[in-house]
Amino acid sequence: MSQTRTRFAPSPTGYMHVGNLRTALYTYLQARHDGGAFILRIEDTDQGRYVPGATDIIYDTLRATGLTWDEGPDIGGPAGPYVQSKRMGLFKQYAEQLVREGRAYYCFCTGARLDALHAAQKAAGEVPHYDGHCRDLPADEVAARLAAGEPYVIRQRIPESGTAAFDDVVYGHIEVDVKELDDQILLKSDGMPTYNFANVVDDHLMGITHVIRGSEYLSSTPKYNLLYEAFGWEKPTYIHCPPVMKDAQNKLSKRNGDASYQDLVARGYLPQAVLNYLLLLGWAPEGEQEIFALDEMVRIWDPARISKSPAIFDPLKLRAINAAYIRALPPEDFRRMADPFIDAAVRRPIDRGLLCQNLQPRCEVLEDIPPQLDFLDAVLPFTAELYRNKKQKTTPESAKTALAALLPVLEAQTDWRRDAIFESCRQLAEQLAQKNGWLLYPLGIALSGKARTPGGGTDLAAMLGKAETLARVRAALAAL
RNA sequence: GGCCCGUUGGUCAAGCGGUUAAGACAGCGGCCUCUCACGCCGUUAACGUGGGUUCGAUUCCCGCACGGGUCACCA
Repeated sequence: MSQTRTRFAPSPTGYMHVGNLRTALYTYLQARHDGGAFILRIEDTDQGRYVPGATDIIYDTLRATGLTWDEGPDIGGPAGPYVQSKRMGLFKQYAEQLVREGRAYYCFCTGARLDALHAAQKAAGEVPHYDGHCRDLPADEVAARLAAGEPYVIRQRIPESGTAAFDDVVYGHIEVDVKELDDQILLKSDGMPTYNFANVVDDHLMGITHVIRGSEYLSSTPKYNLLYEAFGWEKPTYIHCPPVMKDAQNKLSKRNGDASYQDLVARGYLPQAVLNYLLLLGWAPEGEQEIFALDEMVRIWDPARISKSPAIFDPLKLRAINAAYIRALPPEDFRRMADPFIDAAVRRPIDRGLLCQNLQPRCEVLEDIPPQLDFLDAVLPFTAELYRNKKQKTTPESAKTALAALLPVLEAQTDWRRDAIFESCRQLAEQLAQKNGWLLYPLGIALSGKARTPGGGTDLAAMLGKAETLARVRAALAAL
């Protein structure tokens, strides 16, 4: 068996669909698991959809997620070029080779004839298909029409009878009657190959051993296989993946916010977390572990464990996995990633180290940060009822007592580090024979005006600084 | 519509003839605690349906239902 070679062949559409990224991941894992090569081929022949910078998005995404390629447009390789538009000249000869061998034929049918044919078939309740009009034209007629410069396409000659079969690692043995297959066009009238044809030829020329793609190609794979046979080329191992769904009946599409990798990252999902989630979407490891670094994924990869049924993309599970990654981040890394989100929400200079320490366990996605910080710059409206808390045994009245007792202690506090402030407060609570919460819950409310904050009362005090803390406590006292 | 594929809790899923049918997320309850979180503990919840085969079917076969895919000079 030759060395494994896999390829990821995205179209530069300007964004990376998470379903495509999952395919890239599986393709990468297959290559790395086997110690083979992972190839990047850009399929840019859809000229109408050319988007500037789109190729960079592909590069950036693969780099950010660590899916490094061994051959590709930017680094070259022995099977180049790796941009499909630069390979266009190479297909005609292969199509002609098939014609010489009787496995394909010239077809001069006009678009108008085909439209009428398909319309008639449809009207008759049949499936539209090519009727073989040019399938058996006499050789001299073909030669004459070609010489006359008549436009033509080249069609694949599907056998008259029998079955076409292939084996898929995920779906098993699949067999169809060749009567179900149409004499598909290989080479268009402009001399360019159709996607299906270009794919087969490119994959062969690039030595691709494992074709990993979405299950929407399951139906056309028998025709692919017939082409490999017609050429006498070694067939690849097929690994088809189920689609990623939005719900039970709709695929996850560009319209759904969660479909775009870039959007997820912009919102504060970590590339590795997204990748980890995608690994698990339609594939299951043997054990119970769910969090894997890329090198672990490579080690445990087994394409036979890809599931056959469509998988619904679950944003909540993604959040949970992202949360696990955020919690596992070294504090300095979290700080670096959180900074832009903090910048967006607060201008007041505060102790960011302390803030981040409090934020890290409180956000599942970085975009959770700004809403938690709205009280730092602005003073939220006073609400007496916030001071009522059954569990802490506090009421607006008790809070007033607590804050009044707290104020002189805070005024006298010189060491403004969180632990020092807390220690002073704890001692005060002890003197008053009250629970810490009775004393400090009101402090948190007074400093934030919110029932939920990233940190307790003394954390907020430390973050805000002494002057602001005293001012807010006095204001609360006056309002109560 | 023809053909192909699929169907285990709300979601991702393990299972590959005999199991108390895993685990994770979500939900719910609790513990911890200066709020909320984190963490920890516990808990609710599933084999689409009808026939077979078998001593025994979630597992094998057939039908049905439901869902997806595919039937272009698109990729």
